Amino acid sequence: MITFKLTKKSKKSNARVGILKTPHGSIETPSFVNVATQATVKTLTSQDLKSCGAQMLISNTYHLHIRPGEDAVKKHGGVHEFMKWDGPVMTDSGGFQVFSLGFGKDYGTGKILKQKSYEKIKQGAQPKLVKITEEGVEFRSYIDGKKLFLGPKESMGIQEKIGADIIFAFDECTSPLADYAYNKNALERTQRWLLQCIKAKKSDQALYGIVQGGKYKDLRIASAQFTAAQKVDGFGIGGEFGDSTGTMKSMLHTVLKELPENKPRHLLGIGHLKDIEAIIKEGVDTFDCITPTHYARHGYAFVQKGKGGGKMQWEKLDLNNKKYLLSKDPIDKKCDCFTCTTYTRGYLHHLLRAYEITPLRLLTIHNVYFFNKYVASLRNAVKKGQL
RNA sequence: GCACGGGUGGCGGAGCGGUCAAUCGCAUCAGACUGUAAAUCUGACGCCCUAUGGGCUACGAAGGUUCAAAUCCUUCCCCGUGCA
Repeated sequence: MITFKLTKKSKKSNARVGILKTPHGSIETPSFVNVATQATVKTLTSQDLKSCGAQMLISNTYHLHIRPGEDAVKKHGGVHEFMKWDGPVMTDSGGFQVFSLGFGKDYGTGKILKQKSYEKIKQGAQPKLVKITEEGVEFRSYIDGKKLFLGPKESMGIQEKIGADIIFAFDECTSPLADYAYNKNALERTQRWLLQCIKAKKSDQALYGIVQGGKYKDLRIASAQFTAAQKVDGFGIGGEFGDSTGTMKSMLHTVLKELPENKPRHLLGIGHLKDIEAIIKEGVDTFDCITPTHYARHGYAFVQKGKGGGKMQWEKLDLNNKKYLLSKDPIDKKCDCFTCTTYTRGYLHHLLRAYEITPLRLLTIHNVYFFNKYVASLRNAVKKGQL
């Protein structure tokens, strides 16, 4: 089980600082949660994660279910022992894969839609490779094409065996192309699934219910109120919130207002640098995002811009670019991560262009360090009453 | 010196009379990426313009054949291999 204690509430915003205590240690919130889908933050060891300031990880039910299987993870002593990470771990329920391997794949969109689209997904529509029913969702494994079924009971059973400290209820993350009727229908089903998750859960893991409702305010409020009324230990906020920091902020405001203050809130899969300050100011305690790791493997490094003081400015460096070849600077002069204190931009550029695998790890180390440090600095700002 | 083989855009390398500014790799540049299907995907890539179109210059060089040549012929210049 977990306990959550608020230690500071901002007077300037809805930001809050707290201690989230889990069977695998406590973390300070707000905190970035590092994405370890397949029981690893890609390219990093658990030891690396410690030195990159990671506090908590989030792993994935769907992916660990298809490989290696939850029974294997359990036989290894659970996810912590399996990956030799003794800190807190969450597992996502597989609800995101309902979208990413379903309509997300069919329409080639992420969960946040960048441009206007006139395509709409109507109530009753089904993705090509995923079948959504009242009982749950039938997938086809992308590994061997085998059918696999994930519903609330299955997700709970799998997450129990994986053994994370915090587990998420099985939900449907809807597509940004889904219309109101689709979202309403999906949300109601997600609510029924939550009740079944609560009923099915046998372990003493903490269970977070997930707020959905897409970009529709009334659905979001209904979802938040419903979820808040259940016996859950915390809240996930999933799906899309519109396509800009502004709309995201206002939707978060709407949702978080409805949630009890004393339970932790996790924002699922959001965390571009431009959004982080805003979501913390709205009162999000934890959030996860693939941005630092994913961009690192594409050769991008996030760096501090300007002299500091006041709001942190940042930019994204594309180290694939030939202009870095002769640079003897570190990625970020102000950064004291292993990569920045050891290697030059020129060397990293060379390794990337040579398609070596080492730079992917070195950039991941930097980006993960950078994100964790940035969030820590915002946390400190809240503590000091500056945010 | 003779005999073959070859010289194509930044590089490698297709094309071998029209649909070729020229397949495809690589390199370069740009864009995308938010609970990871992702060490990935998309686009541009001779020059110029009033740019889902138009003009110009191009396939070692110079001539020629043809309505039409990177593609055929002649000469020359380079490169590789073999024989002297």
